[in-house]
Amino acid sequence: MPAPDDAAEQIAALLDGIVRRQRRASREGFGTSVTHGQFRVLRTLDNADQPLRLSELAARLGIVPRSATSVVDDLEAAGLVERQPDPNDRRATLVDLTPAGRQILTTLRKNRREVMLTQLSRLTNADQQTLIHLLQRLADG
Amino acid sequence: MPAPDDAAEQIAALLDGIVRRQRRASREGFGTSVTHGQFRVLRTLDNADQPLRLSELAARLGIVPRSATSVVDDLEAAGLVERQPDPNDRRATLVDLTPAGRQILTTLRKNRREVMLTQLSRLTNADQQTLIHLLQRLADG
DNA sequence: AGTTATACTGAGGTTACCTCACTATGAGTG
DNA sequence: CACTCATAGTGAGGTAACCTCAGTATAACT
Repeated sequence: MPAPDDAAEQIAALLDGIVRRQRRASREGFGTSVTHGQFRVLRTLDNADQPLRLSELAARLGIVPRSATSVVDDLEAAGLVERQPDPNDRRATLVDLTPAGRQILTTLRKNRREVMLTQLSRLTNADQQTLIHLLQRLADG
Repeated sequence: MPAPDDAAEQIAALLDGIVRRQRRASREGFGTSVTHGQFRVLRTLDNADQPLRLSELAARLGIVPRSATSVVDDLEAAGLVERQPDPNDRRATLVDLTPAGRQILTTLRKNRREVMLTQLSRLTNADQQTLIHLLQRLADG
């Protein structure tokens, strides 16, 4: 018979709270007006080191292609990414970072890091590594 | 000079991904049609062991009172919580679980636990405790 | 040549929040 | 006691980050 608030629920609640606070902090904390969803796209494109198809981008983000379309629309309007036709498949669109996108990403990463710093400073480097390790095992689902 | 994807960013991304997947899983996984936000209210009320003012409820959830109003509206319409006037302050409203609310919360907790189980089973009990400990330190901000 | 699958997008919906402005009530002050 | 000021909740309206469903264009297979 499980307690009303057992390990699973505790972990879930903690994760939830931390993520909630982080989002709020990085929204208020500094405003390049790039949203969290947009940041995720920029980061994914940067990590890919090459233009990605919209559908591939969506897959990496864990969202449906239609949702990626909208985020890319906004980023393109802001001049942070570019759409190009895929030369190998005329149905497909390749999405790539613009120099402006790359630049803003650097700023965003710095801000994000600063936002986390207060929280993270409570943990030693070793603890941070442990946490990463544990979270990775959780995430590998 | 920090790496493009250092500890802070790694942790942020991991947390984000885990929470995202959990939400999706518990949305699709089983449908009592109670949303995540509603679940948070039910859980908070249950943990309080007494009726809470709407503003107090909002404070515990980390949202503004106006947002709590809406969630409570929906829960009340579903018969899972009840509003009662505060006898000590005619401005205030007390929110309490109904028996139906209490019952559904039990089900929800079970589902949620099951959703987490696959992920969580990758960690030993000791690891789970470590994780809780680390997350708590992160959360105490 | 015809069916079937894939890539993207228009239209429209949901959840979980937010702010701003308003009403009702309580609390403190001269 | 009348006045000001703070607090409790809510109506109206908005945003971000998703979703589904249907449609068009292109590719791939038979």
